[in-house]
Amino acid sequence: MAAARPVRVRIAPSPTGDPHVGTAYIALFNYVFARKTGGKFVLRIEDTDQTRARADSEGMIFDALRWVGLTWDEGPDVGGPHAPYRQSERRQHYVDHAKLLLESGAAYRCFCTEDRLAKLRVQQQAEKRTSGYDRQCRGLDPAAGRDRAAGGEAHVVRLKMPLEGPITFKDQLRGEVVRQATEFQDQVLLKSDGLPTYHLANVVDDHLMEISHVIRAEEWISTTGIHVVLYAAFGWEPPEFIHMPLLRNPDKDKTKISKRKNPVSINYYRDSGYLPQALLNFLGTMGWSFGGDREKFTLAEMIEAFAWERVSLGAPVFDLKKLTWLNEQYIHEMSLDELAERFIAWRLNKDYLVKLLPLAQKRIKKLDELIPLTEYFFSGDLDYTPLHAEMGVPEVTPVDVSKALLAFVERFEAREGWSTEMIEQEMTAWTEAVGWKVSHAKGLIRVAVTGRKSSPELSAVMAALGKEISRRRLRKAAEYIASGGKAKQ
RNA sequence: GGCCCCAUAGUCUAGCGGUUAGGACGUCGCCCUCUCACGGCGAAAACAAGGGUUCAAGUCCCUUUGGGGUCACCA
Repeated sequence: MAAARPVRVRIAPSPTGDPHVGTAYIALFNYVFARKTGGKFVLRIEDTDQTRARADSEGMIFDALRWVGLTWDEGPDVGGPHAPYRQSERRQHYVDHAKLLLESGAAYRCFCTEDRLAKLRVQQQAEKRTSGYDRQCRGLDPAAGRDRAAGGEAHVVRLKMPLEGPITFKDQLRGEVVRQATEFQDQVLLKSDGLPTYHLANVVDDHLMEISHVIRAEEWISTTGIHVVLYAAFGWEPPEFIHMPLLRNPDKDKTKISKRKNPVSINYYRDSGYLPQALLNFLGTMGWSFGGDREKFTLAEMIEAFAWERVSLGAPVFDLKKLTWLNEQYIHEMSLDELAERFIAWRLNKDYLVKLLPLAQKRIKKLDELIPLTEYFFSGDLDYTPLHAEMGVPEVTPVDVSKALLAFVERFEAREGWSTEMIEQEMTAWTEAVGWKVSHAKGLIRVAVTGRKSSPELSAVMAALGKEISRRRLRKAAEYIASGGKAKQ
């Protein structure tokens, strides 16, 4: 390890969907470490996968991170000495660096088609051999490769991993991690579309942006070997590696936290009434402890008390109950004025009312009728018990009803945005797909989303309610139905 | 399955060789009280197992078991 460099850390989210709590979690530790050490906290957008990138995602990530209060010193929207901070705008860096590796012989061009790779995989699986690229192009004459590439032949650039020997790196929290070179593939560095893979972009950017400590989730530990080989190939000094434990799903399923099973979007927490300071505090107790018996602390206090020694490595379960309790503590101690401001920022504001009013205006005779009529617009999870009788479809088993509801939710996973039109489209398609009477199909969704037998036009209600709340209620209803009415509310 | 990481109550954790194994969420009980909350008090609940090392092991080592991660032209 070299002499201490100025601390520079980064959070590098991929704009592929909703802002993830895992992003906030890792951002928190990066942020706290930067503040603790007087270093810089950088936000970098890793949008090198054009097939998965979603246009609305980046802005949501900015908003969500700002909402919890983790602000960055350098980033795509605020600029900085190492701009641009969006990988799609740094393409030339990756191409240049890939070329460097090609020239030094640390990488090679691979002309294997996806087709051949797929067949190879099938064959390897059949023979129960370890899978992976067979390095067919590794032995190709570099000059010939250059010519073929110049001739326009599609190819990728692969890293020449060592063939044998140990590959080790030091994780600040775990010590030396040792793996064998034979366990690695010749990882693709530059894709055939000319964009880099995570490994190349990450290493190049971290170096160019002078990142001193890579603080990321544990899922990256198994690919860090590739990164250290890359650093060595470039002749660069690698940063310190610190892998934080992974947040996990509650209940029997203890896999890493995922949106199919739990609300994972920061927007969900915001929309369902959690306070940013409570969420941040809660995240701070995941894998880290303040010391003593302290569990409630502010960001500033966490920075003050922060030390890596206080990180525990067991992957924590993200349990809403404790988050809710913390949130309660913050609400109770808040000044009335502050609390009022919170409510206003949350839903008691003109923006939100303007969304509801079109749905309510023609249904009320006096102002006093609004709140009772639109009560479900100000709720989080609903209680389905009184509606039990309404939550079935004739001739269909509860399990199938539940599955159908889940299938409806799934329709939105791949789609960008959230609008009345889009919801209407999916609902129509779904209604046809399930083949139930429209009144049954939509009735089911109505009860799930509003907790009532009657409501304004569903797609408009869902649009106003927001994606996260709508999604969660549909899932909860599915859960309720599948459990035969016994699911805890 | 190979490899890697991890292991104190249902959950989050304290513990860094000698503790009646501490705190918190949740659960249950009692008290407060016009109700409901809040609050207060209390209870049940953990060192995964087996071997070592040591005068002494939740703490150090090994094995087993369990959980997780990862094995892409995704990050």
